[in-house]
Amino acid sequence: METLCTHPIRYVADHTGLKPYLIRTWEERYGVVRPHRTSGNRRLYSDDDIRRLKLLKQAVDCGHNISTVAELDDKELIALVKRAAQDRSRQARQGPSEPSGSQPPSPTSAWPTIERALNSIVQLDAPALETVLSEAAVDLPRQTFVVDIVVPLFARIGDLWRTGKLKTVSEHMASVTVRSILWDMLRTVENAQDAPRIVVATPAGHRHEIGALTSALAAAESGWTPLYFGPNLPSDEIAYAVKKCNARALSLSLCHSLNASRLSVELGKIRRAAGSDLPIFVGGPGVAAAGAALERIAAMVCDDLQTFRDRLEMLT
Amino acid sequence: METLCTHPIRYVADHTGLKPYLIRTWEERYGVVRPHRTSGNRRLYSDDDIRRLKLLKQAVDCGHNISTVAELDDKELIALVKRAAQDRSRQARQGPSEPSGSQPPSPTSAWPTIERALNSIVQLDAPALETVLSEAAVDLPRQTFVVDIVVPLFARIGDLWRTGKLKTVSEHMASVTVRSILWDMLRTVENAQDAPRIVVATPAGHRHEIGALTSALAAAESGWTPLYFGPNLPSDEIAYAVKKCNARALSLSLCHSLNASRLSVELGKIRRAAGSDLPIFVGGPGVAAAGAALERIAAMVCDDLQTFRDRLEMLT
DNA sequence: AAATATTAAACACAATGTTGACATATGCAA
DNA sequence: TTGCATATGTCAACATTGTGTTTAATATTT
Repeated sequence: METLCTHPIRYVADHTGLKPYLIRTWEERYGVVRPHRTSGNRRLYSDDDIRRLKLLKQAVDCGHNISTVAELDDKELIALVKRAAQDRSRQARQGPSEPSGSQPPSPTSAWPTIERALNSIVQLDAPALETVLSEAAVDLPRQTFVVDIVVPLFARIGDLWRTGKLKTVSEHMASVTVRSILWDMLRTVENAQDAPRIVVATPAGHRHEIGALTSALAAAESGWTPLYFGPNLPSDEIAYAVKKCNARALSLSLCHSLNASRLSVELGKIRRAAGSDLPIFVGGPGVAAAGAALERIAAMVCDDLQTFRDRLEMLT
Repeated sequence: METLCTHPIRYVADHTGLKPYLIRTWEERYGVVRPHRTSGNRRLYSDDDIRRLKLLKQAVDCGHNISTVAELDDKELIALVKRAAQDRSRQARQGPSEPSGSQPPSPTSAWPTIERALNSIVQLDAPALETVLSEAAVDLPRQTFVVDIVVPLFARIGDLWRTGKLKTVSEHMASVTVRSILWDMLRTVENAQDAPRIVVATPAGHRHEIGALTSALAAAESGWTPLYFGPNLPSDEIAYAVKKCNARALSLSLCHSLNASRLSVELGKIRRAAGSDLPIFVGGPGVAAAGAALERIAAMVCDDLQTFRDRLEMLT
């Protein structure tokens, strides 16, 4: 699709998280982009320019010098950023990874953001929550936002809710708000027309969507086209969707460990209906309780989004 | 239906949210439209003109310059706006959109749109569904879109699903897609800071959100601030939310008629916890089966969105 | 007669461009 | 170590342009 449209610098700033003067300076000093000009000498950026600036910002955030990355083309930038993300997640994995799962999350700068978010959630202040999260979202690469903010935030929410320290409404409010943010991010990932498709859903009985949405986002960033069908979907329907959409993989998100026997039955049905070839990925806090059933259907259990992405990319 | 009818500038202003002088200025400076004139030199706009001005306003609200966007044709504008609808960090600079007033019936018949939507749903083609619906959404005032398209569409979906003619995945896919469209519309309604608040949710056991979202949208258009807490919320949590958020009303959406006795208990609890003063609105296909319980808690049953809006506006 | 439109000019203010300077960090050389 | 050059982010000052709004005089509609 050709991009006939052009965007003013303010728009670009909003979308990249770069300050307008920085965009100009980068252009002048390093020639990172060469925007058109209006008759009145105003810069007009294309979608490609925006993409490129986003990538450059990510690369710089990863610790690279702007002067050196400025010369790379988009493909090289993508590779660079991806490598950095993997390194970092590996590092995080080796770090204080408690098996209990929901310890105080990463020691990164994400902590204050999560605290502020949690506060808005307790106060049932959805606009505030949205503000906090979208501020964080501009500053961070998508993947980092999800891994460092969204995942730990919902781990905390789950903990607090289970111990009665958080009302159900609060959890609902958080889910509704965050799912719309994730959904928007999902739609802005551009992938090729012929990208392989992956069905994303949660099995019957599992009603929490956030995990499924994060995996859809991860899949999209790994070059797949996610087909998101939401929560609480019976096995035969999942299998039907896989076939009907001609999907090459399936991702299931298990957010709790209730009803292991029913889940086991459901999973079995899915495997039988989908055939033995279909790669089935499973993730979420509920996997622990479903161990045996998962082995039986040869599901690929992913403890975090990065391993999910790694395996997805290996499939292609 | 042929619409040769032409509209005076006042009408166009009411329907686009643009001030009359701005419409003239845009025409003079950027040639955005070229309306006919009466014998007395007054401008007469066509429906196409109105649609174009609406699109332009949307594009401008998204952060584009009117001068650059004025040159795009309608197709490009739609593409631009659809992409930009995903943007978070927008600060609205326009005044509030037009109040209800007397909306003339839509020039487009909804029927073909619904058929096309249904077709996409059966095919599990989410992008197609989104295209169909967002095309319809730019043509129609928000309220008309909801009343003439969304509501009948989901009535059809419900029928087809109950009779086994539609898969559950299809229904899921439609819900996920439409809820994101409605959510986007919801966040673009501008209302005053001090607008009275109304809590919107569905009671425990009711998991369909679309009805609740449409009522949230209706409330927003009637000058209220809806606080949306999603589906399947226990009675005490609903009551808590009402108090915590200092809401002046409550809207419940009942999408099916299962478990009437449990519902009755839930409703009773809500009324007791919320106090006898709180106006409770109830709507949706499930109201029929809940008759007695609704009377007992003095709920205001709304058969359609318009009566809901009327009663809401009477409250202020 | 009252309400509304039209035109043209002017106004006000925000957004953007350009230039030059400054601050800080980093690395290299003396 | 000190000192200097380089890389990079930031800001201030000022000119220009873009765009929403107002005003005033006139005309049309109801």
